[in-house]
Amino acid sequence: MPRTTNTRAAILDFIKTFRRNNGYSPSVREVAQHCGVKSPSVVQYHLNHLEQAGLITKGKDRSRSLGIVGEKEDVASRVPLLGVIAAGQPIWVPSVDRWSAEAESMIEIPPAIGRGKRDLYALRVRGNSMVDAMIADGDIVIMEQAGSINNGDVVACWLKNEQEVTLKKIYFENEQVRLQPCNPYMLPMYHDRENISVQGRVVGVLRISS
Amino acid sequence: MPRTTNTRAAILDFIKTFRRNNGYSPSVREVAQHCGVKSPSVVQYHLNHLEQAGLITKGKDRSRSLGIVGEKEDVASRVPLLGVIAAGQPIWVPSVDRWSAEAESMIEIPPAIGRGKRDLYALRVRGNSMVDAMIADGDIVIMEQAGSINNGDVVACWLKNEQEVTLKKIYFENEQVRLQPCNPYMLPMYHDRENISVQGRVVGVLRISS
DNA sequence: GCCATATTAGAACAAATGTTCTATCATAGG
DNA sequence: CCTATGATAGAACATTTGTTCTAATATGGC
Repeated sequence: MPRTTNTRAAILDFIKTFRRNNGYSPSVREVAQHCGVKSPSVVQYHLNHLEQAGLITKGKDRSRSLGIVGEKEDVASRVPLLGVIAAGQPIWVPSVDRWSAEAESMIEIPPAIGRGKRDLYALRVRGNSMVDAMIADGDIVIMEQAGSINNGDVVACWLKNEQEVTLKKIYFENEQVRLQPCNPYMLPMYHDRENISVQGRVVGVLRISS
Repeated sequence: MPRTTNTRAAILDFIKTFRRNNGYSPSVREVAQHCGVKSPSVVQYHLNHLEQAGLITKGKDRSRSLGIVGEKEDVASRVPLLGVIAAGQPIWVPSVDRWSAEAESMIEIPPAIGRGKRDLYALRVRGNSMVDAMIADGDIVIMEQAGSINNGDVVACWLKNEQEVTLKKIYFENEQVRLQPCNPYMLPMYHDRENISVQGRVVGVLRISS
């Protein structure tokens, strides 16, 4: 029967993937296990050939020292973590240029969140005032600077009368605005247009449990 | 006599340099040798502190698995999106090797979520059965394969009698287990130990709003 | 069929390696 | 002075890991 897949290519591919996922290289036995090979000697056999072919590098007697020749790093999306969002106070966004912010305040986000977006920033949520938006204490919300707002967008808006900021789905209806919690078991609220000030659009939420 | 240089900083610096020069990380003993330290335990001592300070990552029992946080490689942490988690059915994790998963099913996560973790995978949440865990329909939960579970961990557990899977904080109390919703306004539930089967530990949640 | 070559298995070994434990020393604070 | 804390050493242990050797199994050309 024909060889289902070329083992040697599979090994090379696995090393690349593993390195990208973990930041370091797999061991010989890990390669064997994940490439459907039963013996480390087989991997060694292929590694020697791959090295001779100039496709990988290998440190003698050194564990996890496999290297991919010509490996390049890809950049991830990074946004500045600008401040805190909490009930009872408007979102505070410093006037300094957010794109020259310190590296310490940058956080990396899944590219899927920022894809096609511009002028993103992140805010850390403090308190449980946004549980009805399914946002927990400590969550990080990724915001897009308020441009055009469409019905159904999740936005952060400042309620002037209530003196609080809230995150809800927004729907413009006649003279009023319907703010619909993301939690489907909760009821919407209605406000006059003059009472709300949209601060930004929520494009994503991150929660780091532990 | 005054300490010539801060050993801990020297260790961090050496790891960075070594990785840049070699493409992989040094071993504990190599660090010791190049940083003027006589014992691997001293390096271990400082590595633990560096990890706790969030400056490096470290795979447990894995040689040369040191990583520098914020370094380009470990910027793009990727985990396989393995399936769907929904009420009324156990988490389905395909038997195929998750590290040889197709590229299409890989998603990138903020490195902060995966820092120091191993064997992560992602599941997409279907339905509103986990609103009490502050997890919405369409969210992506990042799971760690169930190893040791500690009190307070957010876990996915399968309730045998109820025939449903739920995401809650878990506390082992006497003969019972307390499952505490992440939503602080909801009440805990108590179950017999035999009724629950921990499927994994939640290490993060992603929500991509639009 | 026969043979050269490529590939795979399995075992076994030696070295490398992460980790833990105990002990020692220095320093700062009360 | 005494104590708590941080830092270092050394030893010992259990795994992990790279490597080598031999044998078995395909595969393709003749």
